[in-house]
Amino acid sequence: MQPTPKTEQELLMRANALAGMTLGELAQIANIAVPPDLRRDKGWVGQLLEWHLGASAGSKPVPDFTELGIELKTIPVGYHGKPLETTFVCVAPLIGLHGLCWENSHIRHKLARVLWVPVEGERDIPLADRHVGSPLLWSPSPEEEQQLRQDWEELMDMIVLGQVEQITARHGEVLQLRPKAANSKAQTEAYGANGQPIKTLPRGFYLKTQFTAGLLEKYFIL
DNA sequence: GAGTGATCATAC
DNA sequence: GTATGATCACTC
Repeated sequence: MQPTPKTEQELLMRANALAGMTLGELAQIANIAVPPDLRRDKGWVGQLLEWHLGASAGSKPVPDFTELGIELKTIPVGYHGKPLETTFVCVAPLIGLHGLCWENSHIRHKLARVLWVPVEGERDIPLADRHVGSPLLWSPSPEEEQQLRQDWEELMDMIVLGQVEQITARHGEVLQLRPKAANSKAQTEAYGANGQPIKTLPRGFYLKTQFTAGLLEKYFIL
């Protein structure tokens, strides 16, 4: 593991130095084996970048760069720089929502400051040959935060009203709610239609590709 | 082909 | 089960 960057500038310089390199090169430096594909190693790319940038949090529920309050997210992009996948942000709280508002929600804090690192994700590029792109240190603009907040409030309203199971990934313009579990048999507690507790699949918030594509386009001066 | 719902690994 | 890291893969 590389030393933890002490300033935002140091982190950014470190991330910039990785741009243009391949995952194979980075894995060799870190002395990590490159898996044949990501089918059984979905978090591999993210963890490789965490190693190189000196992320300190490990598996703890705090930002990757705790001291800087910055979250690291890798994002798979295609040949045109467009995101190939939605981006998982955090699990959605399904109970104990009394008094919860956007300002003190987990997701807002997660997205307050994010270092996005695009990585080639086309499946026909061998993992070791995929290139890392230029990093983007981002905070939501007032417009972006408003979009996120609006979707969040709609989804949370449904959860409070016991309509979790009626929510699909089609709800929300930029933020969606989808299963986040080991498999479809996982259970967690939530509110039922009459306020009684029910068991349901754990859900997570995901940023839609349209939204992340907008970020990369808007803030990336290529 | 895109998008939604399902899934994988690992630590605690 | 929950937290971390996400992509897979089936259906439309």
